[in-house]
Amino acid sequence: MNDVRVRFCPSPTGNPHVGMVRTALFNWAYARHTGGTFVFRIEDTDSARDSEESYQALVDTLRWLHLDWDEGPEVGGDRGPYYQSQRGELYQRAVDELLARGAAYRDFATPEELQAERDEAKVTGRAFVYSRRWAAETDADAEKFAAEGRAGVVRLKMPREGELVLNDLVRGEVRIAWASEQDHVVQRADGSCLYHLATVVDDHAMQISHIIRAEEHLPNTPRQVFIMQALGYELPAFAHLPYVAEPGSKNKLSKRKLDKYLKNRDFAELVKHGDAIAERMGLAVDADVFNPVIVDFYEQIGFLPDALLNYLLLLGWSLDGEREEFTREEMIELFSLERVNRAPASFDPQKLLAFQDRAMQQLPLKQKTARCLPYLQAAGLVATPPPCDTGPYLSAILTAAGDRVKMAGDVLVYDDFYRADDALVYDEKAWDKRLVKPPAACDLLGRFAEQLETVEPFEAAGIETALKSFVEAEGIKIGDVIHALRVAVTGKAVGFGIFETLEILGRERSLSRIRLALARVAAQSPTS
RNA sequence: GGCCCCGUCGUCUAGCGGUCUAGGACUCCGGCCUUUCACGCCGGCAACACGGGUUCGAGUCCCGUCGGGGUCACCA
Repeated sequence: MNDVRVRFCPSPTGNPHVGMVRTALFNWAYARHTGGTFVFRIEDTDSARDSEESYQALVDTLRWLHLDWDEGPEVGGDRGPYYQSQRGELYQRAVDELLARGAAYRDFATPEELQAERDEAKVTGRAFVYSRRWAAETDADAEKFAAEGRAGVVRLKMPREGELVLNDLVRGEVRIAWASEQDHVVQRADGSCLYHLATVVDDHAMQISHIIRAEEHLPNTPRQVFIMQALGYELPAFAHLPYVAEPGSKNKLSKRKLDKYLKNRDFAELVKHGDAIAERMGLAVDADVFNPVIVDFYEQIGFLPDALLNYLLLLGWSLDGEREEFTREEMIELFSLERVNRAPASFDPQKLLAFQDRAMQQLPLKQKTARCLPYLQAAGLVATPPPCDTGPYLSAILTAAGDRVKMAGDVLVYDDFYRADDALVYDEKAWDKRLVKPPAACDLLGRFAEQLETVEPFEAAGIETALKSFVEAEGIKIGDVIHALRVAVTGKAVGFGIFETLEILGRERSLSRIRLALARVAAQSPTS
């Protein structure tokens, strides 16, 4: 390991968002690429908003994606604790130091008084600059204010002239006037400290060398640099990533705008697909989590983590504009901050799906089987633990289904292979179209079933040969019996190859299903 | 509104002054394959925001305009 140390430091206030994960990915890739250290830190400085569930969701998401961290919660490290809620003493010392050096002051303004100043600035059309009217210059002032029943906070005493020149690793030189910054609060009246202070103190204590974060943080970089300088810290390098935008627009992607995104056709289709899988599993859909903006959504419907990562990697980074597929190892080998784009990138559900599709096609059968099995179990189609012939049977289905199974949850559309013959669910439209309406359908089906009795071995190739000679002898088209056969045997209008379907089902079940279907049609139509 | 960032096909992007009649990918539209569906294959549509400079030459450099966005908390 060298001295490159980067960090991913979310606050546990909700379910991890794809943009957040993209930031984690870039940090992780940079750390692994440089042989540096990837630190995971929990910024839980706001007890009113932080939650244990959110923390757990963060850990679960990172684990699912295999974005492993070298230091942080659950793994420890030399510079812990990695929860800001446990680092209060460090922050207190920093606040004292800031105060002692005149870089911060105690302030006793009430929220109402502050708001009044803001309103006034707004009315007069000027930028708001706090008057520092309730700033306590001395201890005596502080006592006086306190005696009035005012609560004191600590504010940064920001410079009001000059500018900060920042050399951002992705955006180049950025200049921001110090005066455009406010006297931000760094410590609340109850002694707890705020993010800006905490993050700076921790980055220093944890010897972070590169701050790689989303560009939303660019505007508040000056106040952080101010703190670093006031405390005599060496400045880390900054790299502000473009944010991830909504599908088809440049607005920042938000998990709270699901209703709006649903108007986007591609987005709506993804959700619909997910809902269908959830329904087959009997999963109660929680709109907060079952949302394509939330990473957990992909885990639930059976995405491959590497496919999501590969897609996210290309949202703001490119190698050469030609190559788009990268394994985890290749991401590490090829990632660089120099190739990070400056403009925000819109999240495109279709393209994500294309990556998932491709990754699934390349997944070895054994792994594909292992990923799909839990879905069948969740849907109650396969027992837990699974019977011993489950693996080969599922693998046969998956082989026949080929690339039709685009995500693990898709395996549930082949539920008919797991149902008892007399418990098949028929697609009524297909039933009428292929079995009831064509006058000869049942007759043909019945007579082909007789042929099926003697096909030996009962395998796809032989069944196909039998059908072809049957069709030739009858002088009909192959479609005249295939469609009826499919509906009779699977209950569905669509599916993978019918010959493979019959082979997997086996002779007994195939014949049984055909007989059941024939009987059902007969029972349906009054004998003429 | 202040401050800041950004601006190549619908979307993700390549392009670091000439090889750009602008390349790749996803989507979309045709066609082929075919027992349905999916895959696959072939082909097609489609972009340098605008205006000034600089230069022999600008998508590429500079300025301006316009447009889009981020951020302005005792959230992170």
